[in-house]
Amino acid sequence: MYRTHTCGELRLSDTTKEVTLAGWVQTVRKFGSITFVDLRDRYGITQLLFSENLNDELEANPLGREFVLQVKGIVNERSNKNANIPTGDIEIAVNEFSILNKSVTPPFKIEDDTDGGDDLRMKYRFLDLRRNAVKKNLEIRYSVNRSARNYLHENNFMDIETPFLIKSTPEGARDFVVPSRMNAGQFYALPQSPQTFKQLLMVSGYDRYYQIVKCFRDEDLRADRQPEFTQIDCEMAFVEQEDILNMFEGLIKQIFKDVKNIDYTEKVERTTWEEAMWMYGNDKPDIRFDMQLCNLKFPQHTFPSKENQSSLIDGANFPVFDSAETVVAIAVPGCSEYSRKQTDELVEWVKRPQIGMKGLAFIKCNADGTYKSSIDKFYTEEKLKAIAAAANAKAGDLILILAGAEERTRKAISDLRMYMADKLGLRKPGEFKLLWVLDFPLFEYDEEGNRWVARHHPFTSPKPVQIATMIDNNPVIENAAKYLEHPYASIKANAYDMVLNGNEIGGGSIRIFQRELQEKMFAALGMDAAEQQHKFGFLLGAFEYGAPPHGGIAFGFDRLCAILGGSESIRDFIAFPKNNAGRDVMLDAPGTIDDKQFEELQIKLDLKE
RNA sequence: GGAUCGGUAGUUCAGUUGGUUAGAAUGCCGCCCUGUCACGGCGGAGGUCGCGGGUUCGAGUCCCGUCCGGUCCGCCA
Repeated sequence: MYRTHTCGELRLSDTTKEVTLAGWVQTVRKFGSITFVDLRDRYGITQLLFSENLNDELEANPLGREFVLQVKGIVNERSNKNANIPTGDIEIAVNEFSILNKSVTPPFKIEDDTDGGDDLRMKYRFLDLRRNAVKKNLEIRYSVNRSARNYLHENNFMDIETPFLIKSTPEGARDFVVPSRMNAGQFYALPQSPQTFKQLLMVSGYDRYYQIVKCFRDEDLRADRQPEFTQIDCEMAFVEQEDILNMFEGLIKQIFKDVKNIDYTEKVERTTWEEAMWMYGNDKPDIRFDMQLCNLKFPQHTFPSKENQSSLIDGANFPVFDSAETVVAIAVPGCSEYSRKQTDELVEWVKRPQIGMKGLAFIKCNADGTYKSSIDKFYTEEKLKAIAAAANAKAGDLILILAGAEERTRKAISDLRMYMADKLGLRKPGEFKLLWVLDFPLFEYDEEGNRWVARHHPFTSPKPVQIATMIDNNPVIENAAKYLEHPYASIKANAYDMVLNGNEIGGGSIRIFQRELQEKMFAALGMDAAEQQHKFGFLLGAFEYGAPPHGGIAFGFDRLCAILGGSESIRDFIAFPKNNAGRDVMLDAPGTIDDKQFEELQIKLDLKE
């Protein structure tokens, strides 16, 4: 038997017991004739005491960091206790020891506060995983996994596996492809999601399906994006949007309870896509804090139901505002005392290429009721006061105003809002706030391809009243400039996103389940009958055999874990992640393959320049 | 595809307007130490300054190219 106990479980009540422990040597502290060793395993650290009688044996078999060590000894109460660790009241008086395996000196410290850089830790990820900090993250991941499975099981969902080797249907993201040896010249694709399979399962009558499943997308990476990632993928039959929202609010609330012990009892707020863009400039707003947008000027067709307030700023001969498509402001609480240096810094921030604005106007709403602004030359105190009122600014606030083209400006003010909130500590780490964003546009104009594409995916159903509009309109338009007037721009989807603290954690839709409508949807996206048949014939066919109404949702599992763990990067929550070039630096993958493998695949490599 | 920051000892970093033998901390090795737990003390070893080219009397430092890593934009139905 290698061990009777783990390194995390012995307490004062265990004193005088004879135990056998096995683990890794964390540190060796030699004190002349006695030696202390911290022995570590997954469960904790226990101090070992090697007394004088073992000195010769230690000299013959010296210990080093990360050696695998087995010891037999007696649990003793310590004379000097360590309150920092759970086993700090006891130590093991070692009688026998055995080095089960040696270790070379590790390239970085296996401690919470490691000296290893990211690159190095990824190269030696198997050592990095020994660290408590990384282990905690993987424990959170497992805990989220168990919580989700329990909840879905309790609610009659059935875990059904779907294939990884499927057919390439290059619609949205790029597919990863796998050559087929038995079908020379042909390729499988790895699934970007099990979307069509789960819909087929609905047709098959498995009315509540789930899977915690790997998905693959061959796109560029970010801190929160990996080429292979995990989704909690769910689908239900005989449901409408309301049923889905309720069921999966329940899922997230259960996860909050199980993983963070948070009782999320309040109602999950809901907003429409349009309202989110209007109030926050963002379809995944962080609503833990206010700082809502003041839309001084905007293109009417973007927000048909909203009233333009351009009279507040137009006509002052300030060319920047007069010529802008959109002028939008936020009132930053309590920042009216900002110095020239601080406001300059903000101006520089919005001018960075990632934000891309030409400049930033500000109005300081002084505590004494006066106003001081960067646009004093153009606007009277009276006007400034009116703008401040529109922006809901209080005395002591700093109003920041951006002007420019609608899309860019709205994104910039949203980024600025988040930046200021971070600065002011308004995005509190321990606070979690959910939001449903509803009524997304069904279509999106792809400027590059000069065509309409599905914003969510082509299986998303349109809002019922708008079906007719969609059917009757010509799917492809020639001139990109005209797209905003096109009827497609206003058609809404039966789709919903769940947003947590400004992150999209899940998204889904009520699907199309009639063949005719699905064909029209494909046609609207520019797919002719032959192409439809080739790419999605199996689905269209299935819809003819009694497809029930259905819908579903998929949660980004890695991202959810990261947010619950308080991290920006999902890599910390994946045991073996890839770097931002999609490489596994530990395996040094991807790599080349043998000539023999090429031969078997009947493929000749001929890389283009 | 683009922007930006970085690459110097095993590791994390410093290195001045270009100027003698490139430093610190930590880790590693040796000696001392009976209550440490970030142990302590003394001593020691350890460098292709990512790589290639250029400017210069002289390059870790300036210029060009390239490779690697981080972050972001585009992209991610």
